[in-house]
Amino acid sequence: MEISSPPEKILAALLRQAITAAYPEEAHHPIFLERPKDPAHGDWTTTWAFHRARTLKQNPRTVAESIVREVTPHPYLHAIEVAGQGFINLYLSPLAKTAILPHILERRHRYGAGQPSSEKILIEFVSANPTGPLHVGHGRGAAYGAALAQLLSFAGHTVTCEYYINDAGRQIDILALSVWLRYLEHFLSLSSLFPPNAYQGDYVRLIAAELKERHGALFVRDPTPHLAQLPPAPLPDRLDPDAVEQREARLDALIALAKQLLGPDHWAILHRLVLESQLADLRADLAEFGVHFDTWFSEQSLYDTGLVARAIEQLQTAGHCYEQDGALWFRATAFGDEKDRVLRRANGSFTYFAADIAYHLNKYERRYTHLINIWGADHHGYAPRLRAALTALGLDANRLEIHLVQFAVLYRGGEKVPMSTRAGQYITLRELRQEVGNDAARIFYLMRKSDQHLDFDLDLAKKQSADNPVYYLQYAHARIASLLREALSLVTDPDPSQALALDQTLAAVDLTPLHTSPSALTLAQHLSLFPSLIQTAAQERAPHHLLLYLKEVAARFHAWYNEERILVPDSALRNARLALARATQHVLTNGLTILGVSAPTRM
RNA sequence: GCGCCCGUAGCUCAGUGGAUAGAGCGUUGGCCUCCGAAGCCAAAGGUCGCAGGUUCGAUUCCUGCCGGGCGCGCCA
Repeated sequence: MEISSPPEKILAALLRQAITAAYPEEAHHPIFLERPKDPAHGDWTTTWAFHRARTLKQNPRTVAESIVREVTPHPYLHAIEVAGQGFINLYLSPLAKTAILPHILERRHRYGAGQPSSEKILIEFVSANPTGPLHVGHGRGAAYGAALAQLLSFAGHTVTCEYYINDAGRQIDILALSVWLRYLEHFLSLSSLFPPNAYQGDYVRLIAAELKERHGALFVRDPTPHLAQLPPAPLPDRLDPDAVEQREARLDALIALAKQLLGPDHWAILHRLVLESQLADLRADLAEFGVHFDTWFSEQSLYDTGLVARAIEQLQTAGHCYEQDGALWFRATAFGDEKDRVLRRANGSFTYFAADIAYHLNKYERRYTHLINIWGADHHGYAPRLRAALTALGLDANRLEIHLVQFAVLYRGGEKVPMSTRAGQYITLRELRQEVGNDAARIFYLMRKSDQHLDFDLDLAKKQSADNPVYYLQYAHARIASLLREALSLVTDPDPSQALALDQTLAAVDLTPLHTSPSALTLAQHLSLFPSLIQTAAQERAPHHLLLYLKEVAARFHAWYNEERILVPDSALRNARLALARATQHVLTNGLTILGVSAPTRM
């Protein structure tokens, strides 16, 4: 049977006919079928009678009864009834509930996939500064973005994943300086020079060591004679704004000194080496986590190609800018932002915001139908100004979706794990993956709505037991794999051709033996919801809906499995049950694959 | 101060303009001579933060209040 006519569509058509017969003037009023919470209220229900009762000047119950009287019999419709104040409850026949199984066994890894759509979507996510390892906050963005990309792609859209590399700003200069100073420590005595607001993490020392190994003393210059020119360092215990400002000024002066001592060429080499080292680490980390990007977009390239200057000119030409205190401002307030924003500082350099406008202008020029940005919650105040700038450029800001991913708070032993990006005191994504494994990390990140705070219980994620939701899903999959090995008398999993042959055989099996088993029918019916679930989850950008659905599928499978033995001697019964088990396995595999979680055949 | 997120079972959280509000953990009690017990079945546990409003119907939508979390740069 074709998926274009799932059982609920047939029910809707039957209702349509009945309504046309009972109330010809209502023939075109839409019918919505819902899944009742309580299975005692049917497989599908409609509240149509409530909505039209007033117009029809009849009470809902009467309306519902008039419709039900006109419904014609159909092999998919087991029963129809009026309930409560005017609900129309419909019950599917066992035939309707099992009809999906051959379809699943034919479609296999494509079951649930949507028709190809004309939507071209760009998803930008993670985009963390390449100035240090990814931490657990980035991990959530990575897990969410990757799952969303898979979901949208499976739903039928064309998806591109992009990472925006912030390689142009001061932060990379600070990292380069930090590495250089650690590198110098191998050659000179500079014990008190390393600034408190430079990058403190151990990875900085590692890059420095690597630099020494590959390039020897190439970058050694002694800054000691020049230190007197630098702004003084405030005492460490001073945390007032003046002291903070002084430290920043000193840091900038140190960067300038480094550039001066090394000369433009050597500074550029150092800068590039540091950046490449960090990027290589980011790529490796993400790849190990199963997160892949199609394009890596460099912020610096926006300057190199003159796009930043062009974008700002465009804004100026359109009359949305003004100069004040030597800086160039964008009149963001004219587009709903709470204050105007600087595009070019008094010192002549462009702000990050200016580059970001250029970047998004470029995204629009690449002609996507939807742009999805996944940002950390700390970027929250930033969305209005970006939208304002895009609108000012005459672009449709509605095509840009910004999803803010809230932070994850780690718990260990019931205690919050302290996180501070200062002084390199944070748990990295790599450490998390090593501690709990990729699958558990993925599932825990995706369990909650992305815009909601997440408590990540490290102890629970590591537990190999019932309370860990990771194993619940994987266990169902492995159980089925084990059944299939047993059924085929194999020691190993069936190879692809054996698996295909199995699916073809099972797709042709007579399913009537399942008709008398409520738990089998419930499971089969649940499997039939997968394609529409994919569409709504994709539309709502909500991979966690898929995760909840899969848990439901697993629960129904486990319940059925405990109730009925699958590998029974009666071959007709056994094959029908195997068809259901195998179809369940396909749904689990397809769903877990989208979420980036492995589907093990043994555990 | 302004903005965003949240308030549902002891805990962590789903959920929906509809009928008796769900899951996992925790508690209690059952189920393996038989396909994987990392599983299943059952019991107990609720003023859906409070107060108004819209609606035939509100835990869901709107407004106000109370409580919690986060963010607000000529940083990136």
